[in-house]
Amino acid sequence: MRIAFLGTPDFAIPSFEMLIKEGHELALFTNPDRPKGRHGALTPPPTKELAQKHGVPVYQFEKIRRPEGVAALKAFAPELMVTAAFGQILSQENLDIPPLGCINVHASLLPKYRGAAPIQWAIINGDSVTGVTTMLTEAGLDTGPILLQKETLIGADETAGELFDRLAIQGAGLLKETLAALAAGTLAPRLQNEAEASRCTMIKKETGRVDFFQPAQRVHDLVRGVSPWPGAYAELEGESVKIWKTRLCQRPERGEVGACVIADPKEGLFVQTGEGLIEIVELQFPGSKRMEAKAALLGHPMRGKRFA
RNA sequence: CGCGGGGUAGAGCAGUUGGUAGCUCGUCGGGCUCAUAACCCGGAGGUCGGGGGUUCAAGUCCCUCCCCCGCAA
Repeated sequence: MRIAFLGTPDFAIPSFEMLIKEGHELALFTNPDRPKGRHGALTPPPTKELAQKHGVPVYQFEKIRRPEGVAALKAFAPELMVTAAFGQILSQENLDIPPLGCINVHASLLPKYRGAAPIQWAIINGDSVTGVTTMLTEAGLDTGPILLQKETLIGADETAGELFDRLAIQGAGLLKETLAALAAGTLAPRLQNEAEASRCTMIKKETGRVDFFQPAQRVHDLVRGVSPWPGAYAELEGESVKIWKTRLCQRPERGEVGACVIADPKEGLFVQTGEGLIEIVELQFPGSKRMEAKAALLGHPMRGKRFA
């Protein structure tokens, strides 16, 4: 089939790769290269690199809604459009181009978690189940009729990065099933239940700020949910310390909220939260690398210090 | 050349105005103990990121290159 694939980041890779393997006639529409990293080197989106590797034509637009984007899309004349974490909102004019419409792969069980960062928010909110959904794209934000869904359990210590990888692969699998059903004419789109709908906002740097007044479980969920990006952090004596990995524990000791109640290279680092202690397993001081808390304690005495 | 922090023993850090390179943990050996991740004694392990320079003498000062990281984008 002649398919226009619209996707930008890593999440889109397995789906895109699947379409390539299936031998579809593809074109990639994605964001422009962006400055990245410390030196601001212009970096192509992951999907672009994959496209080039397989000789798939690439079109990059800041806004595909604009006339140039619409024109390029029309010129390619796709039968079907597929989006996965595209990061741009499509106009009705865009959506009207392919006769078969547009299918989106979304990393949540819609209508829950419409929007930009469903994976992170599912973990931050402490959910134990999430999944992937394929849907018909409408002009609204993730509001279109649902085609297929697949659930998955969220591990108690799973990070957003880990879940991201799993859902990206499941998304590709679900997309494949969806296309098969489309070909067989067995798709049965069903409208989303607006009463159950929820929207999530984008994750900002500040989302990663740890509030130790929350219960240990909430702190743990936040740390998992923002790992590896943007990463959780807290202030320790004026420095911003990143908190990469935590573990729930049943220690009876108590101290002031945020205080390093136990800080021993052999036992580990335990901080008082609003409810129970939490063990910080991996952290990172500014200018330094990410490391085991037990290792960090060898050169950074933390007993009695307090996170804010 | 956006701002800044850093590369010292296997790991995490310290190293004062240049003057024989230290600490904690680990590791190896020995001891104590019913026993131990505890305690005591002892040992091994470092061309101080690379190159150049100043100096009687450079981890420390100057120049240069490489690599890592935080912030900002």
